[in-house]
Amino acid sequence: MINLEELNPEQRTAVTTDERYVLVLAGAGSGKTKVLTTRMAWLIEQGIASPGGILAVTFTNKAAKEMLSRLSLQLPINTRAMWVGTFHGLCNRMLRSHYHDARLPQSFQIMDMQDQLSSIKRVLKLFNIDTEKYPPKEIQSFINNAKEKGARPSDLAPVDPMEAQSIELYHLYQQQCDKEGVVDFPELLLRCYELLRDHPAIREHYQRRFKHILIDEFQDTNNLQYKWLRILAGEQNCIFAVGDDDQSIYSFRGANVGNMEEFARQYAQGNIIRLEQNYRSYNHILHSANALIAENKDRLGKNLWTDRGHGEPLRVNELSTDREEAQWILEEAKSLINEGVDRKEIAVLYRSNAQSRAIEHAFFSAGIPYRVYGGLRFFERQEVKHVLAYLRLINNLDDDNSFLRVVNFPARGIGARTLENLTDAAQKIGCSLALAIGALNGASATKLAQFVGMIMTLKETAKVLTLPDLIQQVIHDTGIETFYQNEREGEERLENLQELVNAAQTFCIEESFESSSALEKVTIAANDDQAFPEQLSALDMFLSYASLEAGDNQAKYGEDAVQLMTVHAAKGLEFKVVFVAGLEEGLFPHENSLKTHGGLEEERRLMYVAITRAKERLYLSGAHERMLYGRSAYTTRSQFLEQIPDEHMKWLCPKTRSYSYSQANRVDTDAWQSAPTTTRKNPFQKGTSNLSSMGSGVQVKDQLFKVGSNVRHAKFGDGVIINLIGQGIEAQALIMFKGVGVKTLALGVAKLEVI
DNA sequence: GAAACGGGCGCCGTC
DNA sequence: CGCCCGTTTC
Repeated sequence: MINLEELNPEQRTAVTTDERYVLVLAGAGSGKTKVLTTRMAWLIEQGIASPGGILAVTFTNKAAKEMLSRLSLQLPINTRAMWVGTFHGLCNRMLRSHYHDARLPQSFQIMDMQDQLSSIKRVLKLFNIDTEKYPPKEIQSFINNAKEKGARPSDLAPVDPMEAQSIELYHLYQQQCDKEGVVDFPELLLRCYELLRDHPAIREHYQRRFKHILIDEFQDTNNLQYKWLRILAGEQNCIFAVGDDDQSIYSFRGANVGNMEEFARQYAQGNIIRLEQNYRSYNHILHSANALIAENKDRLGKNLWTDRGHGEPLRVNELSTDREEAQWILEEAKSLINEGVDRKEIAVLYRSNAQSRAIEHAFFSAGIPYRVYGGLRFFERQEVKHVLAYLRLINNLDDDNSFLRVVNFPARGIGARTLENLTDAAQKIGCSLALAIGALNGASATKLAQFVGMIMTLKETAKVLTLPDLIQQVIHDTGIETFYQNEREGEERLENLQELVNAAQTFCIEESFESSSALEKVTIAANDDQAFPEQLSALDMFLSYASLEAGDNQAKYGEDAVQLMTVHAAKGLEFKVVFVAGLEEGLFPHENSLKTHGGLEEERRLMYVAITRAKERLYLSGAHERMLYGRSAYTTRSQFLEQIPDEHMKWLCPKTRSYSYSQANRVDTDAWQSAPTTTRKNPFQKGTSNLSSMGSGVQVKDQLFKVGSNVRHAKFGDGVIINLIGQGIEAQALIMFKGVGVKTLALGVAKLEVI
C-alpha cells in the first residue's frame, strides 16, 4: 500500500500527476528515487498501468536493482515482468528478441571499450593505415561520437581528407563488426533505434506496450538515447523524466544537458516540478554546494534547502605531499571509526583513478579495510577476459577479437606469422578467422585445427553442462588452469577464475537457469510479451551480463569497508562522512577539461556532486606537491576552494601556503612490502573429462584421417579436420570447410578425399 | 615461436 | 612510475 503522506507536496504532485510529459528537476538528496518508485507503484495500484506496461531507464544497473527492490516493498507484484534497466541493457534485450530484423546473429557478442579498441587496431593494420596519423583512440572516439549522434558513415560529410579517411575507417570497422557478429556499446543503442525506426510492426508493438516511460538521470542522456525515447513514446505515451542539470557530468561520453531544456520547452512546458528540499545534508554542506554551483551560468535554476540544521563546517586541509594527504585522511578516518562510525559510511573521493594508489597505500599499511571502486574491474581482469573469450567463441565462432585473444593463450605454438597468413586467407575468402583455417596447410594449420577442434568440442560439451560446469571445464580443458598453476603469482588469478564460476552459479540461480544446459535456449520467464518471446541461453545471458554489468562492482554483502572511488563513480550515492582529495588546479578541476568548451563548468558540477554526497561531515584536502608520471610536481590550490564561502569552512592549516609542513608519523613502508600474501591451495578439482580424441588419427578405407588433415568433399569443398570422435568405420569427424563452417561427417559414409 | 628486454609515452571520467 | 609495444636473443 502506498503512503502518500510520507511525501512532501512537490513529491506528491510528481507521483500523482496525470500530465503526459513531466520533467522533475530533482536536486541532490531530494528523494528522487523515492519519487520514481512511488510513481511506478502509484501507476500500478491505480490501475493506470500494468507492470508490463512500464519502461523505466536508469543510469546504472545498480540503480535499476534498487528501484525494483524498493518497488516490491511497496507493492506485491511480479517485478520480473517489468522493463527496468539501463539504456544499454534494455536495447540489448530488445535486440535479442529481434536479432533477425536487426541483422544480427542470434548469439551476437558485446564488446567493451577495450575490445572495441583492439578491433579498431586490427582494421588499421589490415588496411595499412599509419597509426601515427590516425591514432586508434581518436578513431574510436570519432566512431563513438558519430554513433551517439545516430550517424552511419553514409550520413557523414567530410570537411577535409583527414575526416574522409576517418569516415572510411568507421565504414571498414563497421563491416568488420557485422562480419564478426559483434556490437560495441553505442551500436547497441543505434541498432535498436534503427530497428524501431525501420520496422513499423515492431515499433508499434512496443509503443502499444509501454504506455509509461520513466527516465532517471535525464541530464546524462545523449542525443541518440533521447531519439530512442521519443520513438518509443510515439504519439500517445507518457514520459516522466527526472534529472538535475547541476549534476550533468558525462558530456565526455556524449551526454547532452540540452536534452533537458529541449524536453522542457517542446514537451513538458508548464509541467516542470522542482524538488528542492534536501533530506541528506546539513546546511554548511548544502550551502557550500549551492554557493559553488551558483558560479555556473545557464542553469535551469533551483536552490536546495534543508531543515536539518547547520551541522559542522567543512574541514579543509592542505598537506605537503600526496602521501601525507593520504596519511592524514587515514588518521581522520581511523579516529572516526574509533568513535563508532561504520567504515562503509566513510568515502574517499578523488578526481582521477591514479590518486587511489597513495590512499590505498595508507589504508593498506594501517590494516583498515577498504574497497576501491572502478579502476580494474572484475570482468576486465585479463584471466577473466581470457575465459570469457573462450565462452564467446563457443557461442559465436566468428568473433575474431576473442579468437585472437586466446588462439595462442595459453601458448600453443601459434605465432604472429601464422596469424598473419590466417588473416590474409580470411580476408580473401571474406570469412572469419576460424572459418579460414581450412585454407591453410602445414604444421601451423594442424595447430589451428586443434584449437578450433577444442572450441567445437567444448561447444558440444556446453549442450549438456550447466554454465558453471562449462566454465570449470573451459578453465581446465584449455590449459588455463595449468598455465596459472605454473605461473608465479598465478594463484590469485585462479582464485578470480573460481570467483567467475561462482558468479555464474549465482547468476544461474537468480535467472532460473539451474536446470538448463549452458546452450539450451529458454524462453525468459521475465518476459510476459507473447508476441516477441525472448529465446536465450544461460550463456547468452551471462555474456551480456559480463559486458554490461562489469561496472557495477558493488560492495560484497555486509562488507564494512571504507569506500574509495572517483567522484563520477559516487554519483547517486551518499555517505555520512566524505573526503574529497586532490583539490588542486589541474587535477580538480582537471587541466584537460579546461581545454574544452564548458569544461570548467562541468568540473564544477562534478565538485557539486562530490560535496552533496556528504550527509554529516565533509573534508576537503589537497597537497602542495604531488607525484605525477613518476615525478614530483608542485601544485596550486584549486579555485573551487576559493569559491566556497569561508563561513562554511574550518581550515586545519594556515590558509597561506607554506611548504614547510611535515608529518611526524610517516607511512611504514615495510608493512606495505611485507603484506601477507595469500597462499591457498588450488581451488580446482582435477580430472574433469576431456571429450576430444586427439590421438594418432583414424584409419578408414585406406585413408588415414588426422586432426589437421586437409580433406576435400564434393559438396562442401576443401576443409580441415578439427576433431575426430570414435574409432574405425563408426568414426565421425568435425571438419571446418573453407568459408562454409563446421560440419560433422561420418567417415565411413561421407566421400572424403585426403589432400 | 617464446621469453626477456628496453624505449616511449600516458592518467580524466565510463555505460 | 607502469603499461604497451617493438626488438632482440635463444
